[in-house]
Amino acid sequence: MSSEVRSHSSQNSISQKGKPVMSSKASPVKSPIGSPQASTSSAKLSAVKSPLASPKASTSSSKASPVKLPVPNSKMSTSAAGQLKHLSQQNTTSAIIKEEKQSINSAAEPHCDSDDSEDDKPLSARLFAGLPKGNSNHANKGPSTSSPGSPMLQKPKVKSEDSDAGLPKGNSNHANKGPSTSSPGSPMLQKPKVKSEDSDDEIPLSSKFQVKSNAGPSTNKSHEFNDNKPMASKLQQNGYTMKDNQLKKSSTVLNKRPLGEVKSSSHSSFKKPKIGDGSLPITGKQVSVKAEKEADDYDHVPISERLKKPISSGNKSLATKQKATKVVSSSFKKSSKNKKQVKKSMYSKSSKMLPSSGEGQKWTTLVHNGVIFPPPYKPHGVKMLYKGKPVDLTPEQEEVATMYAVMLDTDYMNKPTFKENFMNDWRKILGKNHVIQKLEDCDFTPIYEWHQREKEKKKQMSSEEKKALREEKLKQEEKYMWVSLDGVKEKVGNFRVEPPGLFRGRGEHPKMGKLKKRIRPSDITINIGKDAPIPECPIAGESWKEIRHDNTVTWLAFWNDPINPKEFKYVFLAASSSLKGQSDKEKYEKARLLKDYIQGIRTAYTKDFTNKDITRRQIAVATYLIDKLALRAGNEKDDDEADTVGCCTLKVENVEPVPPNILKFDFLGKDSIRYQNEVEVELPVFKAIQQFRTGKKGSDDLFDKLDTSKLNAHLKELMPGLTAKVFRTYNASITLDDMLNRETKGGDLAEKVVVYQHANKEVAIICNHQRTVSKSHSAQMSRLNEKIDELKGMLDEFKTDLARAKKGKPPLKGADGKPKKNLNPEALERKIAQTTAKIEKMERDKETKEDLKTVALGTSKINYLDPRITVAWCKRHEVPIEKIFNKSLLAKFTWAMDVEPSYRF
DNA sequence: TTTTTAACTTAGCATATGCTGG
DNA sequence: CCAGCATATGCTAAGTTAAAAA
Repeated sequence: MSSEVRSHSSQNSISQKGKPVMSSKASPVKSPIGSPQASTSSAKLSAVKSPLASPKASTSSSKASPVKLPVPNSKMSTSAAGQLKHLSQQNTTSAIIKEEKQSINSAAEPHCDSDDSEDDKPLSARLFAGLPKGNSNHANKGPSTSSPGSPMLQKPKVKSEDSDAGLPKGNSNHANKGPSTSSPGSPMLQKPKVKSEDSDDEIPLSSKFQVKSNAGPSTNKSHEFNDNKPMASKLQQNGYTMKDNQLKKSSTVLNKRPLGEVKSSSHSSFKKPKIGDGSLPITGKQVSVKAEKEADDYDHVPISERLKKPISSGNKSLATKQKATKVVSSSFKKSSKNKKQVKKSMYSKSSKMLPSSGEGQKWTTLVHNGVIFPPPYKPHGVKMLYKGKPVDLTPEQEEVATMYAVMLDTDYMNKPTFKENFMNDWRKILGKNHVIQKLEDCDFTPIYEWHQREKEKKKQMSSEEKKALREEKLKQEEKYMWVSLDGVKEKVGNFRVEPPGLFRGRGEHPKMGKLKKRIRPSDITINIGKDAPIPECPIAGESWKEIRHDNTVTWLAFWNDPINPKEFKYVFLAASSSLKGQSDKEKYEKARLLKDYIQGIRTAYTKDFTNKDITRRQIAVATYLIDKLALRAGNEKDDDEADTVGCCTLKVENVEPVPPNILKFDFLGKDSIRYQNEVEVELPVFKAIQQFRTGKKGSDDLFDKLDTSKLNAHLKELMPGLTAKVFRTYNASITLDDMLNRETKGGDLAEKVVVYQHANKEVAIICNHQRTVSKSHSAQMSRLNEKIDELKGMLDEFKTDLARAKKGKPPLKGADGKPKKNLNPEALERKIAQTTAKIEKMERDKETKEDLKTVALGTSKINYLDPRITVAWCKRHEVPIEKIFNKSLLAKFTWAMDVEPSYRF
């Protein structure tokens, strides 16, 4: 464990308030009120569907809908084969998945469907107690950020506070307690119901909140109102609300995507089962298909209903359902693949896979060519200076000096730890009695400048040369880029061994600056199929450390991390491989399963906020924070790692209770990214936190009776396979699904894309996905302002001229003193309209840019948002999928491309 | 139980690419 | 055609979680 706590304080001074701004800025936002999707969508949907039906793969899907998923047929050079594979694989995959789920379900038994309604009610009631509050939080904040509290801030900004201030709400605590139903003591929840419940929850919540939200007075954020509506929807459950929205930014970005080839193409395939079936123990495949659908439908329906409730009612649902039913598609593809635990199957066309296969087996045959090493060091002979004089260094010494020299213009030069670690390791290579003794007397600039010149040279090389170089490199690497897994060609992720360098740890990492030594074949263990030829060692005279034939793991090779020898660096398949795709899909299915249990889980932990057993109370509060704020589990860390925390490792000083019921969070999380947020919580939670803090130092663990394994063990009792991270996936995906369906109104393509980006941003904020502000940001902003001012000046001129023109007078001279063309009033009117529109667009772009300057949208898209939500939404709203997913994402998510338009998370 | 090991997912940053408007 | 950016990708650090070992 870490010992001290230094943490946060240091860093950024952030002002809290600042950030809110972003969101709020908003402007034009439109509240999502009205009916959600509405007409247009539905209409479209229908259209869409029909096409879908087509089976075959990719194309099918794509074409089908008007949407146009771009699926090209593929091309991908090499990949053709690959594509096929995918398809096949997918099928199998799906089947497998199904199986798994089923089993899972059985355990828990969540039922879905029908019951819902009733259940819901009860639940909701229960929830009230618990959930509601959560919502409330938002409310508070509401204004500003909204959501989840405004996690937004962090680093740089400030902000949040505002919102807080606003908060008055206390919210509902009411209930806290009691959920009627649930069983008293234990947390176990009973079964989960299905969707409907959600709705219920929501509703109630919303209502509650609404009140609050209003409260939020203050300034900021403006959009609160939105909350109301939304509330209804699920978000609330989470507690998040969202507010801002805003701007649509112009299409700009989006448009670009060319798309290109996607490899995906096909897929098709399967469908998976869903939870719903749960009950069925079955595993059969075909069956599963149906089951799946049904399940899906349910989900959808309910959801839609939910939505409706708040607002309108429901036709949509109908629409969706219908569609759902129809499409069946899928299936086909053949091939085989394997998979997972169960087995592998081999081919089989129909997919069938059997349950067989063995435990944990990940593949049957695996053929690959090993890894590629970085080229040996080439001495440049440029001499650095020591006490002003040139020094002769051996190639080995020069190599390390160069690693440092190259970093002269980075912030690491301001880190004493970096310098010390570097010097200690370099000294070992220099030898004890080397002339170079102190780093302060070293002058690396000659090497630095040499490096800069090299970079410049490369830049100048023109395209042809560059292309030639690139092709040569490709040629060298090609054999390492692919593997044959169960007979299918798959792409390898990182086949290049990491080159030597200086360790760049994030945050205040104790090991930053240490030399990461060169990895040699004798450091590497290769994993390959028993019957496959052992890859030839690419470095003459050397050999691999070890050869293994372990088909229960997916790595192709690994070596010990030179910085931390207890850890490993693995070579895995690329994200586009079916192996990764399958586990990705399973991840989302697990999160969807949580949907059926969430209500009960929330009820249970709410109840435990006041449990007499302190461990139970801590588990309850920790689970609440993970659910509501999307915190990470928080494993213990060693002293030789950066001092960061997650939920279970929060320190007393990281959470400050501000009466009556607000918690101020401030800590460094993964990657030393600061998490700063103020949240209104239910009174019992507030009191529990106060109590956990009493008698402890700031650096003591807030949850002293807890660790991640205890927490996960507990979660596992609530739902099969449930762990802390599932909540992040669940909350991210459910938020996207809800927002997309609530806020997509008609509008043109650009507007729809803006809706998506807005939802994406909300998720990024919830998950606290940040990015550093680009160096040129402020310059870019001022340039934008200048342009806007310039346009405004023009606008004024046009107005003046218009007034004069109407009186028959000629226009005034331009700023440059030259006379302008004498335009007629109509022309001037047009100019004015044009310029006004341009200004408005620029203002919107400016706001969006400022708003997103610290928000990273990509991380959630890659890791947390069920791609099927996006694909289905695109199909429903005729948005080309390439507007949302780039080439890599399309490849990574091939398994999701054939979802039915009616799919709901 | 607790600690350690192993395997895999999730993250931000640096760079390479590639649009776009002028 | 080019500058100025926004995006896409590569890279590898930093988490999570399950399971084995102590």
